[in-house]
Amino acid sequence: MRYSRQREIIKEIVLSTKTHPNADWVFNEAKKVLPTISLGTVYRNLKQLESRGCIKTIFDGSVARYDCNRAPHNHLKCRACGDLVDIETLNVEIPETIFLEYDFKVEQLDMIFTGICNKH
Amino acid sequence: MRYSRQREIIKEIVLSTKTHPNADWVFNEAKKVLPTISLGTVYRNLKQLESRGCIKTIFDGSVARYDCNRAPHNHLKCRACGDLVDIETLNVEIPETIFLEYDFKVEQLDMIFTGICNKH
DNA sequence: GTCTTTGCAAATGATTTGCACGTCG
DNA sequence: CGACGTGCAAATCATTTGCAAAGAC
Repeated sequence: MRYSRQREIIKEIVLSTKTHPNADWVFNEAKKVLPTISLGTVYRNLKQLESRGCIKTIFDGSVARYDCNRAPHNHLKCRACGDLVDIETLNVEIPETIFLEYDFKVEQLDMIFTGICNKH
Repeated sequence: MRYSRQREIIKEIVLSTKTHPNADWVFNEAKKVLPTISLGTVYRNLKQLESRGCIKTIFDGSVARYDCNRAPHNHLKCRACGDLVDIETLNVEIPETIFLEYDFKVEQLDMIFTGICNKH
């Protein structure tokens, strides 16, 4: 993967916020630095950064949001304002029987707590 | 809410499968019974059935899928074939401190185990 | 008869892609 | 130079919506 100024800027933007922004927000931030950048470039680079493991994609309803937190963690989601906040990974007691029963090899567990945050 | 044959058929289709189909699959099934039904009607009715609590929407990536299982439950998702399977709700030990710290009122917890199912 | 629901087609919103040109190594 | 990356605009995909006609009660 070759160097590009666009990609560096996009990466810095995502790494600098904990708000799990969507592509459009990243695009608008990037334009402040590089006014001619295009939305297509933002999407292309977000996808590349994800495939390199620099960032993670979270689907929030039907919109993709990007997460710079590479440590395993879970999320709180406020249904009033849509804010998404990271929380530490919780310990889940998984009965062996479940995965024996389904013969399923678990690779990842995503947990999302939906509710109301302290601003409401 | 007034009776409509379209809605009855859509409801039966979703209630008759555990595969968590998307709108397009429901549309194609419905056409077998009612060849002139339109996709817009399918979307409208799925939304109404959800708001009445008959079915639930699950977002799978950015695509909506519909779930007829109204009991609380979690999901296994195979990343190879995309299949989504219901599992019983697991008991999660949630340290009080987390929600005190964030002052967050939890209403719902969604868990999804991603991995590889026994067909792969 | 009134109000809801439908089929159709056009509109929307998010994301992807083809292409000619620019840039990195 | 040659491959990769960019900006732009058009394409795509899932979903929603406006509208006139059909159906429920």
